[in-house]
Amino acid sequence: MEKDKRLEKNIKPENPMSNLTFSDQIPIPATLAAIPNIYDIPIAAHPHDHDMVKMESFGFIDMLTVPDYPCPSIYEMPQSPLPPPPPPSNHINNNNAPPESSDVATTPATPNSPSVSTSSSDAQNDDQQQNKTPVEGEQEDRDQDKTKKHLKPKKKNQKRQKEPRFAFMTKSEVDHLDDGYRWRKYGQKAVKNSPFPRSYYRCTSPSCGVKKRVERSSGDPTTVVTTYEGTHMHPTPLTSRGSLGLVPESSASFICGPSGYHHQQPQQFQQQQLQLLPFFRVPTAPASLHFNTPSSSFAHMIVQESSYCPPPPSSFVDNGLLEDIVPSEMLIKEPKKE
DNA sequence: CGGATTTGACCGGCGC
DNA sequence: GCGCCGGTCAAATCCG
Repeated sequence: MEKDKRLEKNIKPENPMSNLTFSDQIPIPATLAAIPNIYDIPIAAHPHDHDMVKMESFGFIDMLTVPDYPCPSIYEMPQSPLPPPPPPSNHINNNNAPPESSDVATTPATPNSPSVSTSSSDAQNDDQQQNKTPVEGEQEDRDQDKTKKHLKPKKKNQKRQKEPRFAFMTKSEVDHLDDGYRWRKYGQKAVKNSPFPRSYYRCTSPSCGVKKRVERSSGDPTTVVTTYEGTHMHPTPLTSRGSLGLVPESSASFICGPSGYHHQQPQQFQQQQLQLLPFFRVPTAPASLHFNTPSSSFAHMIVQESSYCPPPPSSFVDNGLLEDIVPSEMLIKEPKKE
């Protein structure tokens, strides 16, 4: 019965788009630079996700790429209690938002936010609680109710506090994008109104409760929606050397997300047939930037509005400038047209 | 053999 | 109260 349906969820949606190419899906105007908001990914792409449905009101970084590249976009979840956006030096001035994004910029914040928790501190508390559970909590739980299959110590009368969430959309044939952290899949569910299942991952780092959900957009099968929940409080396991330099021969990626800046090894991209291009917080918006990459000529990046980015891992000096993470030679700044 | 994934079951929130 | 649905658990299974 229902189980039959459940079985369907395990059909992996990897092939549906095998014969699709990026350029097939979204024609890229010749003059990217002149168009500040090309990839206005419809909110309706995520009808099943309450959080994402309200995406219209938050800032996002939308990166455009040449047809060879995927198009990653990052969205700040509207409810995300975003830790007070580090007002640092580089806080973006919304006044600079282009007219095209006015709807985005002016939409009032959702009033739901009060129910939200709050900030990274809460997130951390949550994390800590979760951190405790794997070892101690679970033990106790099992002791308490071994008869039942499982019973989480869910706090009653206490809504589960939502952690800061970030979602970004990526054009990719691969569902699970490697972001430098190690994830363990702990569930997969069919999503209503979507032929594609949603996968649930948890960071495998011992004291990290960060989770992420990965699903394909039902509207656009070529788009993978990755939603991060929580904040990594540890360095990426894959950055043993702590090197932040970009690999010249191919593109390493930096992702500005809930977990800060990440970078990953080029090989991983090749495996994934995906090349995420660097995107970051940029001190002023909007800005148009070109990146020189060896395998392709450039990618186009547009920052429409500020997007919260937690402080990068330790060894990182961030002045909020692109140059902080990208060798200056990789950047070709384009003169603003406005 | 250990870690990762799969998958059916369970739980809680929410709308009706 | 009931059913739907998202999220999670954990045993079974897979895989390197």
